[in-house]
Amino acid sequence: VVVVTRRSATAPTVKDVAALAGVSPMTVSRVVTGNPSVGVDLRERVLAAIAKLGYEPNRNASAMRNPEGVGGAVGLCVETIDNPFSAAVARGLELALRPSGFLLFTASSEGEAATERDVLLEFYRRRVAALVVMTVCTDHSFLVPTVHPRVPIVYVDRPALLPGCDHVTSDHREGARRCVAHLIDHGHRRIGFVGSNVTGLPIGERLAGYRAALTTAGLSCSDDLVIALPHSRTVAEARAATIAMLTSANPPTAIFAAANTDMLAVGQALHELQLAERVAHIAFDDIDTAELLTPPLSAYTQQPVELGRLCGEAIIRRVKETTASAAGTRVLTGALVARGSGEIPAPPRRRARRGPPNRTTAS
Amino acid sequence: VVVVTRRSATAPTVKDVAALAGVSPMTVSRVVTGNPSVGVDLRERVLAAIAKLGYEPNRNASAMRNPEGVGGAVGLCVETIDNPFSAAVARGLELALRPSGFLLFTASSEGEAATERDVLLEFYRRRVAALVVMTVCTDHSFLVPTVHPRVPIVYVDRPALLPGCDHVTSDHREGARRCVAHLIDHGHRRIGFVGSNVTGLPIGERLAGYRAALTTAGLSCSDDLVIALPHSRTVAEARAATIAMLTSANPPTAIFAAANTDMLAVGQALHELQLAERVAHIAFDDIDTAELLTPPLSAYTQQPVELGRLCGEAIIRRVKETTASAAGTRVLTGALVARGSGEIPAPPRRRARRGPPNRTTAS
DNA sequence: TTGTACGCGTTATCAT
DNA sequence: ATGATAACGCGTACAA
Repeated sequence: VVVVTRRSATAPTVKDVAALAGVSPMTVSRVVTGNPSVGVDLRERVLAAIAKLGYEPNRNASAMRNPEGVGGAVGLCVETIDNPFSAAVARGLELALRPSGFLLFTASSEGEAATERDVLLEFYRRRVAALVVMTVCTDHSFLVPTVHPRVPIVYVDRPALLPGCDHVTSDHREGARRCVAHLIDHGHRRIGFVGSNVTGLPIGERLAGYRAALTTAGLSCSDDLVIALPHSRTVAEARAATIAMLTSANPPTAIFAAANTDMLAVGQALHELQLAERVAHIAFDDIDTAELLTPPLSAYTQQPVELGRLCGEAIIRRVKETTASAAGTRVLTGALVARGSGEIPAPPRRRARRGPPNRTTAS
Repeated sequence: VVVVTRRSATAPTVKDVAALAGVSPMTVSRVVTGNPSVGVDLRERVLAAIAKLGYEPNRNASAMRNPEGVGGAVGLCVETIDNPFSAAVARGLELALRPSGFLLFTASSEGEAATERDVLLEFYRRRVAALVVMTVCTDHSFLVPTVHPRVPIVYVDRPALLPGCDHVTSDHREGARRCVAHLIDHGHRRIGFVGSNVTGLPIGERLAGYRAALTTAGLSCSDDLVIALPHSRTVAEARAATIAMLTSANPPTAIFAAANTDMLAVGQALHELQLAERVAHIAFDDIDTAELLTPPLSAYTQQPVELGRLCGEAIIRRVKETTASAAGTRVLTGALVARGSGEIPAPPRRRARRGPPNRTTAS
């Protein structure tokens, strides 16, 4: 059975309701917004007309006349919404925003600065009440003075590119440092890095933390142990690079993955080479099957939902405040959860200096 | 250094630009919309004023005056946006919608029908061009006639609750049947089900598929092998129930997990009981670490991004069409990917009829 | 080519 | 307690 439903061109308006109820549009508006100064009889007639027509107020129109009222929205721009970390941030944001009636626009920048630019401007054109961005840019001056400071911007898990903006982030550098120090504590001296090459961003801070840990331990940072790919890297690319590193002449005995997708790549590479139980590995950011892996994955866990929630709270504060207050920075400290993969000891030092490296040394 | 930035109360409007450029608002509008009939000199003055003021058009106002023009948005309601499946659908939707300039509202129903209702109505109040919903309701009559048929609704991965609506879904029942038949093919006769108890929804169809497979094979469906939890189940709840089932007097030798979160629960339960290599298990919907698990996870893989993309395409079609066409249903067939966990053979049949079951029989 | 008048749906303001 | 008027920011329709 083929069902064809015709869509009526226009949604009913206050005017339609008013006509049907035999009152003025103003009275309808009062009923809808819950203004008490409406007689019982009229109110009932209006409500009946609303029900009969299936009237729902047009929030866009309301917001136009009364910008501070209902109908607000917030725009969220992340790299890709289907990254578990980003999705969790979106969820936290939604949870914080819902009680206040804000709706959430979400969009992905695909790791492209130009796309992020388009998205943020488009959000602004929709006159969102605030923006939340996990930026892939290093410079947001194109938002000044159009978007900033007209609309509050909250930077999440990345640097705050503009002054006076709220900032909610993980402790990238310190977390990375702790991960790598953890590997060093387990005897490793050749530790690989798999992550992003972006500098100036906290994601880049993870590389800095990696280097800091090595330096502190008196170890050198050889470039051949650092896989720093573009922001738009795919898992397949990172995996290929990791495999190359692991099969090189002088491979690392441990790997630090700077993000959840990088850990996926490292996990696949190790699995493919059957090295998962030999090469220590630890990830920045947890994954939900961490405990089920062999060995169970050690990770520096973030609190992405909480990050999102804090962004939402910052927005509520900004929107409510009458006089601008100082921008706040919240840094959420993660926790190093040792489950096994990060505690694989380094293989005994090779005595012989010559001869090809071989991987059959370990137990 | 504390930076306090004042937000200017009002964004500039065409009027402001017009005043600065010394032209009429209409000329500004023409320049902004790219209307060619504007003199070069005026155009330049206008563009200069736009740049100086940081003007961006207000899409809400545009849309009000010109509903068919730019400024459209689509609302997506899923259970929780941080479910990988839902997030992937959102991504596909976004990819399909972006070229047409639609923005995407996302919201989570939390598995609550009442919340879904609120969300959909709020979307409608924002006058979205279309709705996409992974519904948890069994009845959408509350949308009639207010929302339906005024706004196109696309049902995704769930039943189409309203006539005349587009429908994009996986083959829940057949996929589930194939998973369970696969387990039966490997000798299993006691197969557990972990999933949702909702009836009337395709998610419920997965339970139906499970039953169909058993019936076809001449096996009985004992209730003690079916864990059917409410839609709002947590992973912890499902895990606890699975552990109870696995430690019962007569446990299953194989388990079918009806959704990705259920697989997480089953995986944790099996891992905790050290049964992951003994009890066969297979999931509806893949997870990204499937290959890294021990044993690698067999799954009936969906194409969530593609589902979202098809929803987007359906919307574009609806919005463009002048005369309503018949509603379409697209069913995406999944693929059973055998990686190991689903091919664990059933333990040899016990000869003795008495005595407690023991799990040390298997190799 | 440029400007004027009006309306989109709603509500603040003032009047009755 | 109720209604009339105007305005939010923009664009269509028409006039100049």
